[in-house]
Amino acid sequence: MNTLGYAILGALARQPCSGYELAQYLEVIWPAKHSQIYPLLTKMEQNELLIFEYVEQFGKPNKKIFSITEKGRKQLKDWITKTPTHPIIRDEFLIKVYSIWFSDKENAHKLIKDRISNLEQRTNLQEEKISNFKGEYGESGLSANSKHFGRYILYNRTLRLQKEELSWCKWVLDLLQTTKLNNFLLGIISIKSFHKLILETIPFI
Amino acid sequence: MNTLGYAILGALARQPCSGYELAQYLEVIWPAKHSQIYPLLTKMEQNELLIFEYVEQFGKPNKKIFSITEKGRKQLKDWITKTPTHPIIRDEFLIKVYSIWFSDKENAHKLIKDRISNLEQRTNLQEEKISNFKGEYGESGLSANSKHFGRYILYNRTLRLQKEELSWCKWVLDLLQTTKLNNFLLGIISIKSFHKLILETIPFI
DNA sequence: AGCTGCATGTAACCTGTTACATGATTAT
DNA sequence: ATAATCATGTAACAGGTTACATGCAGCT
Repeated sequence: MNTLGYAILGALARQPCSGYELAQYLEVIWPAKHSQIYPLLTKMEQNELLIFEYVEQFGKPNKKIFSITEKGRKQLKDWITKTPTHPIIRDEFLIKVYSIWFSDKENAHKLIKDRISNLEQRTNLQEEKISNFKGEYGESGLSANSKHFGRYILYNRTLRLQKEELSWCKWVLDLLQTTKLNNFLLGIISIKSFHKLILETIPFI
Repeated sequence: MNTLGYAILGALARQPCSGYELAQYLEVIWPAKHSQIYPLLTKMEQNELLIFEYVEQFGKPNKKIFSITEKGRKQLKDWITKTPTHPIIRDEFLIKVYSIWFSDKENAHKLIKDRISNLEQRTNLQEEKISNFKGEYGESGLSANSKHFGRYILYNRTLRLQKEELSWCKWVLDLLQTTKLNNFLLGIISIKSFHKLILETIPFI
């Protein structure tokens, strides 16, 4: 079975839920579209790692509630003890940063500034999530015995990494600014762009 | 064209190189196997984004040195200004952390400790890379005008994020430890595991 | 004698995304 | 009116990995 399958087992070990709900829960740990989840659920059910109950609803589409079986639980437990494979990160932003010299100063500036506002938004959301979590589960959720402990520490991990990247972005912005000033002092920048530069670097005049 | 194509353009804009070298350079920004790179290079060459020169070698296999064309440069420049898509992270470790409650304490401990030693190794490598970089390019490489600026700031980004995750891991380890002690104080843990616990938590006795 | 690095390429396969398909309810 | 939420599923396609294939040089 593939990694997505184990992510599904991990979520269902916590509590039974529908494929639709799974798609939402998995977003944090292993994002997947419903078109990938539904067929896999069927396959895992055939392999007796899961069972499902058909639930009829009124005013909403009917649904299947999946639960993990003993066999599934065993397979998950075995998998958890194995050392994880290396993480894979695919982030277009990194390619653009890598090529930052190739672009002009304004674009470089914009690239970083956009990332900053994006990160600020996401850190706010993440902080909200954490305070909601604390409100819902209180002290008991923060203990390593809790079912929710894993989720809690992952939220914190995400927040920390986002904040660190934010701080890095600001460092980069500073470097871009410094280079501009150096260029000016070294006289590399022509008199023509003098006014523009002054306006950019000393906006309070 | 797909994102890998732009990563290739970004690398070739810096300097011409072979597919083999590309595979190594790209590891930092967009990892890809050679089996994915070679066919794409052929396709991009047909689309006139690249040209190549056949270089015969002695004692080594012959190679193709690819360079970016004016058309390729233009396409890259256009792409850079567009806002990047959301990053995708796939890390089995996160699934295992999410399921940490499901595993026993020893496994939980091991999961985090292994990550710590892994991160420590990688931060050392990263620091080495950065000092090598500084040795090679000096102050000029650290300026935003430099071709190598992008790579330099990315190295720093990776290092910062690794260090932050390391610090998070230690925080988690602490939480796991605290819970163990709490359990002990609350008398949840049986007398049977008393010796084992003492030996684990107070190793200096 | 066997492994690693250099260097390119193809084929089969698995993983993941986009688009198509349906349909009631509720909020804007 | 129109969009979003709930809910499941399939088909076609794009992206990415593993394995197969070749071959010399240098190191252990």
